[in-house]
Amino acid sequence: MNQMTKFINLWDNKKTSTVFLHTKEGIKEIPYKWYFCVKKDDAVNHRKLFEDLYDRDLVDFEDEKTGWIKVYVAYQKKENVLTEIRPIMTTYEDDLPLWKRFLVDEDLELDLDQKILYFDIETDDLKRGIIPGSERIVSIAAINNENEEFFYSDIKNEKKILEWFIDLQQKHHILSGWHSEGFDLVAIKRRCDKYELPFGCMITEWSAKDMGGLDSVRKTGKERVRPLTFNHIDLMQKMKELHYRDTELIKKVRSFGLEAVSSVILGKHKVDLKGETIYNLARKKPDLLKEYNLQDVRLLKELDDKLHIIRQKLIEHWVCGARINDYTSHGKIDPYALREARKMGTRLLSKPNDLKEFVERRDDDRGKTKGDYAGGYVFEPIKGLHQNVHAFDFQSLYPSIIKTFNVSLDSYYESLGDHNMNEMIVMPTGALFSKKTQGVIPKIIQNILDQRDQIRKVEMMKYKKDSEEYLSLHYRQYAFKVLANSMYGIMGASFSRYYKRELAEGITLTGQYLLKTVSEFIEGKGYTRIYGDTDSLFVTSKVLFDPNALAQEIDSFLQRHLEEKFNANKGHLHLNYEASYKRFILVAKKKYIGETEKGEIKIVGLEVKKRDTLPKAEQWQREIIDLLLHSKQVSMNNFIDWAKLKLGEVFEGKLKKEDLVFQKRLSRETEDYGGTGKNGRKIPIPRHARIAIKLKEKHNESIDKLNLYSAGSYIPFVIIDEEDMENGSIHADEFKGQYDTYYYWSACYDPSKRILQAVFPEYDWDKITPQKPRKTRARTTTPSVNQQALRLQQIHTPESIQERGNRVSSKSNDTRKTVCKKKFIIPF
DNA sequence: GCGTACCGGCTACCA
DNA sequence: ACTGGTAGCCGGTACGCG
Repeated sequence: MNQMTKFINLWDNKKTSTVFLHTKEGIKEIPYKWYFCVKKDDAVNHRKLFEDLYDRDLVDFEDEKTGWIKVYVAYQKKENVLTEIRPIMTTYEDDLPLWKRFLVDEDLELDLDQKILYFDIETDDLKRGIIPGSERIVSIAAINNENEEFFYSDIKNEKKILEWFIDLQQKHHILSGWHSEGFDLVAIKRRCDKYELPFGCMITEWSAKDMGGLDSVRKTGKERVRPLTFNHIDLMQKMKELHYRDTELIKKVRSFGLEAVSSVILGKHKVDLKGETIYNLARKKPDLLKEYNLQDVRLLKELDDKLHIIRQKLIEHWVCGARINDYTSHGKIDPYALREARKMGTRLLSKPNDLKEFVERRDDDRGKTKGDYAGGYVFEPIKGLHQNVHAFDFQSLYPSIIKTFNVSLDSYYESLGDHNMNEMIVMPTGALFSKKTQGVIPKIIQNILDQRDQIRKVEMMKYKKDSEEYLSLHYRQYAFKVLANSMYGIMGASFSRYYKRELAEGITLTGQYLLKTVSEFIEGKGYTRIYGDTDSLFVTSKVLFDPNALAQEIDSFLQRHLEEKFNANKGHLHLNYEASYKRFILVAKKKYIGETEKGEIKIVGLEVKKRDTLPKAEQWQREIIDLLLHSKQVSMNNFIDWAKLKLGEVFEGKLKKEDLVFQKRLSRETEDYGGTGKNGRKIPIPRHARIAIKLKEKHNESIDKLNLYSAGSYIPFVIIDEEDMENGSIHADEFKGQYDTYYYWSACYDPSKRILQAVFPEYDWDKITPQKPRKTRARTTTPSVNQQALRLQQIHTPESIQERGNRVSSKSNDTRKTVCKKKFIIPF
């Protein structure tokens, strides 16, 4: 076995064509020859072109003997050469920067044992708003993974602080801070620039959404740092990424500020400055500043010790063979796949160089357009309360489809040509893949899953569940799982070298086909499918049955079907029996509740799971769910009584401030709201943004308050008159006790109402809501009474209920159809 | 003049 | 720079009725 070189980091110098390799032995500068690849056949067919380039001293060649030619080019001249070759033949891996070429070709593995320095800076805070780098850094605190603490402060000589910090950084391998990518490092870099101190990073703009997190805050326009010669991990960023699905946690922390997170996770707090500014602290209370600054980094380290954020990240990058600083999904998969392909003796396509379309789409107003091709299929749910529901799901659906149908660019045939149908696997979309030669992507996925199985079934068995080794192995297998699942994603990403619409959509539509086919099979056996989404099916029956036996039956049907109908590879696609539910309530697509036989309650998609739900609405919804799941007899009249009781609560003014406060987040800076939409229409400004705009103007002079109204902050507000757009909603701090009863009634009741409507469709649950009195005198009198009478009359006839139901569903179907884009037609 | 249907933006979820 | 599908809220606008 070759001894792999353990690396800390690497980067390159394009001018000198050298790679800087940072290992425990230091930083070595290594000259490296850059190349791209072409197919040997293509090269032979255009011998003249290459001879010409060779004569002009631009290129050199190496025959890899595997059907590929390496074309060596001086890195600086690559564009000249490529513009001549690209129009004539397909080039492979021509987009790799030098360091990446090196990383993929040499035997390198990430060093897992790296010295970590948790750090935090404090800056003057005299001016309003926080613009990183605009004010003096007064102190920096740090702690390393061996618990050594460091602190340096100097209000007269900022340069000294920076020099001290750079020296400290060089004694460690990883810098880690809280929101340091968007703040601390930006500030340090700016201040270093001011004193012409070298700090190995550059400042760029956020180009995409702030991944994970309290979902996507677009940070376009804001700056961040791209570290180059040192490793950096933004703990906040990574924490968001790892926990963004944990709505319980997010609801608890509300914001990802260090104070909020450490108080929830550690039960510890930042030092309370009681309104004192850093400016004053630095000058008058240096001891308190030191304590404050150090406490932050202690919290950082404790958070990481508890959550293993950096450890998990190191393992993830080690598995991918990627640099620490390349943290995007694509940035991690790409080196892994390139390396695997090289080991298999093949090469991957270059990134599409015509990105015009993509760039246009990205720059098109605020976001990218979604829905370039069809995705998963969602069955129309049979709404209501069901008993004995069994859930089945496909095991890793998309990776399994890739293996089953051999989905890969190098095994894909645009047409049959002179091949025999027996040599082909046919997708339900009609796409053809080689039956004989396994493509690179399925091979890679197979390797990934084999390694994951090896870890889970062999390695992990050797250790106790609470041991360090076990945990590390767990992170390793998880990294493999994520890798396997991301392969489909990059095949659908138009900027990537793996992109092919036909393949990405082939995978999703095959998923649709399989889900529908299995559903039909189950229904053919007399069972009822009540719902299904992408890879899952929920099944019930009037008679008791053994779900395991059914799963077996389905599986053998599936294998036969795949082989006979598509000539596909057997044994990869399996439908698993997942769980059974005593009671199961289907409210809408992607919204359901189930109670398993063990008494575990699973709530999916409902308002109780959403962080923008009013606490009162959540409380009511929980009450309803509990009653529906646990009442011995579920009687409609009880729920009507329940609703009437709640009605009183709201209209008698019993709601308290905490029941009324909405928390909505500013998704962008206040100035950026409004404007004109695609169709030349004005984009309405949401209520919470209107409040923020107003208050921002009002508090123009107050420093600390302004930060409350910048992108990402939550605005707490109460609605006192829904119809008054200008003054109808107020900041929670200005709440005096008055609220819009009608508005809050529906805000609290509607989420529960929708469940009740699903379970008892025969009753008109809107009837409970009183008619809202009209504002002007003319409107309050006779017409409203007449209307209400008319309304009640209409509602009570069974036909009208039927009609309303139909209208609603047909309407939503219509919208769905218009929303749906062009699809491949599946021939079945 | 008023009420409603419809549409697009937006957020937050599910897979 | 991983994907699409969906509910539900909101405000603006077009349109049809009286």
